[in-house]
Amino acid sequence: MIRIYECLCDETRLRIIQLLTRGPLCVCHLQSVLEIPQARVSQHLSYLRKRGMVENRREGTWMIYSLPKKPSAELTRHLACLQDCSVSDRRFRDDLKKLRAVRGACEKA
Amino acid sequence: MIRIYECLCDETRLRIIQLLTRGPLCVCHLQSVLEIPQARVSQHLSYLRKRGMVENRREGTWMIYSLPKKPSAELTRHLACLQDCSVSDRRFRDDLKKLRAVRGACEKA
DNA sequence: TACATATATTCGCCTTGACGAATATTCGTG
DNA sequence: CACGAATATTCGTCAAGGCGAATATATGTA
Repeated sequence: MIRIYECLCDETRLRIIQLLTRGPLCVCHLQSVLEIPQARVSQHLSYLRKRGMVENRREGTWMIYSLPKKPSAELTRHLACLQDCSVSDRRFRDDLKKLRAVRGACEKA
Repeated sequence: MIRIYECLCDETRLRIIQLLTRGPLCVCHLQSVLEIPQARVSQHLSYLRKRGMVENRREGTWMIYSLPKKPSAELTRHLACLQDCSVSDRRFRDDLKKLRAVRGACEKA
């Protein structure tokens, strides 16, 4: 359980997790939305992976990250809690808006 | 929200919060249950207070700590989540059992 | 193979926080 | 005021973690 809270106690990681709630994402999409250096995104993803908070699979040159396919009951519960609390959060809403834009640009290409 | 997770991402603090869920406690009761040095209990309580996770009032020579009287919606939500997840936790159950013992000994005196 | 794109890792610096030990403070009582 | 009980703070040390910069790795393509 502590590992879960460790993952959630940093703002960047919270934003990443929040974004992954909407579905799998590659690193470059995360980077576009968060607007932080690529290395830092990877560092945080590595941190999350080490704690079982995210899973990844390679797809060509992209690395796709997602929340666990089979999350523990605890994790499910906590993600639901996070979801409830973040709907009213300005930052998260902005990220999700940007995510839609990034995805839109992606489909055109 | 991050402040909440910061409070929860340490085992000792998790145990303290879990105990306070059952009602206000003085430092020496916490110390008895947790079986850690008094200074460490105070240090963690100070950490929690700084983040608004606990409140305290003096009662004679005792300092009584409790969860906030008027918790935010977020905090309420997270405490409920923690509660749900901790019922199945061995450590927490043991702490609560010890708490009852400590309180029993207290009433006799 | 050479190169570009996407991603990961390493390094050095700095801050935070956990801990034990020691010390300080606060309050009640004599 | 002196003293003891309860609690808080300070200090030194150490490890974890966040960050930027640089570098390394992997994949697809010409």
